[in-house]
Amino acid sequence: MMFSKSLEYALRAVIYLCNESSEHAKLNINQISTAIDSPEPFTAKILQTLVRRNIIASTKGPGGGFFIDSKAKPIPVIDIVDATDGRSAFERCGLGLKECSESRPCPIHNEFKSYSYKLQNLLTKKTVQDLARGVSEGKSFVTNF
Amino acid sequence: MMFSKSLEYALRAVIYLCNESSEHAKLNINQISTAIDSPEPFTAKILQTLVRRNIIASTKGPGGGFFIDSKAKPIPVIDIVDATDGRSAFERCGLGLKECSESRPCPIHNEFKSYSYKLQNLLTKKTVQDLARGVSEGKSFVTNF
DNA sequence: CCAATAAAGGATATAAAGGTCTTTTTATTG
DNA sequence: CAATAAAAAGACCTTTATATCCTTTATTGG
Repeated sequence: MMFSKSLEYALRAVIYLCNESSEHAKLNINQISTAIDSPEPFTAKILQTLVRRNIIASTKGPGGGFFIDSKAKPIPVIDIVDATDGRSAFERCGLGLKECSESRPCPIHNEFKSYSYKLQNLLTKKTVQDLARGVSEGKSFVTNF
Repeated sequence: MMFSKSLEYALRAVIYLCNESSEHAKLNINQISTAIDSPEPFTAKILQTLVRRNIIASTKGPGGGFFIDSKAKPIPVIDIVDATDGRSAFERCGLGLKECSESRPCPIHNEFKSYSYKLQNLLTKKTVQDLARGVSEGKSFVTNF
C-alpha cells in the first residue's frame, strides 16, 4: 500500500481471469478491460508482462485471448506485485535515507519494518485463487457497478 | 507506506527542527536542506506549506528562518501526512474500485482496511517529538552520512 | 492459402510528482 | 534609510507513471 494503477488493474484482471477463463474459454483484452472497467491498451500492456512472467497464459489469433488454466498452481499475490511494482516500496527507508539499517535506523525504521514484513507475509500467503473464491461466491467484487 | 518524497522531506525537516531550532535559534532553508540532504528549493516549498498550516513557524529577514517553538504542542505525525500527501491513500479502495464498501467490498477490502486503520492510528499517536527524541538520544537518525 | 482475429511490440502522448528558478515581500541592522 | 538577508509566491522545467496508437506476428477457420 499503496498500490500503483498497474498493480490494481493487474490484480483485478487476474482475479477475473481466474474465475471466468480457462484453456477452453479464453478472454480477449476487450472483454477483460470492459469487465473490470480499466483502460484497454494499458491493461493489455500489463497483461503482456504477466504472460512474459508465466503468471497467466495467452494465445494469438481467432478464438485466442488470455486465460489462467484452472489446474495452474496457486498464484501468490506477491507475484503480481513483483511483476508490476516490485519490492522497492517495501525495502527502501520510509524517510528516504540512503543508509537506514538496524545499526543506523531512521526514527520510523522499526515500525516501518514491522508493517512491511507483515504485509509482504500476507501477500505471500494470500493467493489470487483465494481472492477469486470470494468473488465467485458473491462475497466480494472486482467490477464497478 | 508508502510516503511521497514531500512527506519524507517534511518529516526529516520537522524532526530536525524539533531538535535543533527554537524561537531564538532559527534555521534557514540552506541549513535545513544541507543537514537533511534534501533538494533546497523543493524543501522550501514544503516548509512553506507547513508554515501555512501552523505546524512550524518562520520569520523573514536577517536572522530569520524556520523554527519549532519548544513549548509548542506535540505534533502528531498524521498532521504532516495531512499537510503533504493527504489521506486519500488510506481512504481509497486498494484495487481502485469506484465503489468499495462493507456491503460491496473488493477482495482485499478487509485486510486493507485493517492495515489502513492501524497505520493511521499509529501516525495519530506518534508525535514528531517522539521521533525527535530518538534522534537527540543518538538512537536514530534523519541525516545521511 | 487467405482473410480475419487477437496478442506482442514499439513509439508516442498526457498527467502527476518531483524539482528549479526568478521575482516579490518582509524584516533586520549598520 | 539603505543594504542585506531571508521567506513567500509563482512560473517553469524534468522525470516517472499512466495511457494510447500503430505496426508486426501468430493463429485459425473457411
